[in-house]
Amino acid sequence: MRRLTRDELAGDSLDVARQLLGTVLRAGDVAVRLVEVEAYRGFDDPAAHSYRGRTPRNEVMFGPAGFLYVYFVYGMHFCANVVCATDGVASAVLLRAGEVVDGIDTARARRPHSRSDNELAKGPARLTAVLGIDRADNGIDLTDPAAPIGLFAGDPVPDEQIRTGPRVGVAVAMDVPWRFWVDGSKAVSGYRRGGKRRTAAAQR
DNA sequence: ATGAGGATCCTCT
DNA sequence: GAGGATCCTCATA
Repeated sequence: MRRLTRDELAGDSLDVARQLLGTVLRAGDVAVRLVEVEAYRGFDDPAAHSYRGRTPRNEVMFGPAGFLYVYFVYGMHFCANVVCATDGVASAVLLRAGEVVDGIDTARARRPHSRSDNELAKGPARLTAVLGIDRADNGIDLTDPAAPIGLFAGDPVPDEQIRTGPRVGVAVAMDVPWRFWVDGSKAVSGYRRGGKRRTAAAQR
């Protein structure tokens, strides 16, 4: 298997998101085929962590493409992104779900509550749990052959199998279809709208 | 120094 | 479908 190059991961997050479907993320003996991702783009996307400028947490998003951006949410979960824009413009793709294609025993051991193998990496925090990704992995260069985590080329997903829709769990910019998934995969997570900031119009 | 609010998951009903 | 777990991050003061 071949690692993706920085050139392949650099560009508009919408394009990179599509291209990431079908690729394989490996950490140690566990590998996951990505089937669901979301694009977050820099300064003009109110749902992106980078929207309000550079902070210690989102610093990796402002660096070069091909790096892993890991953040902590809800007091107990980690989510992983691939940085995809070049210096100065912060954009990233959230890795939302995948199918475990290697290291199934380790994956099951890390997700004891999973009722089926389809659920092992069905959701962004489940995906990081299966791969053993946490805060310590923030800022890893996925394109470095020596890096402990890598992103590898897989069988390309045909366009007609790619579906799009609004992003999960965000309460702003709900009109843009920046979530991409592989139609028919049982590892794709369900849609859920964001919980806060509901306007009076949206409630009725 | 403080407080509000999460790019979620799990366990009920 | 609702609620709790749990603590970091950032904005305000």
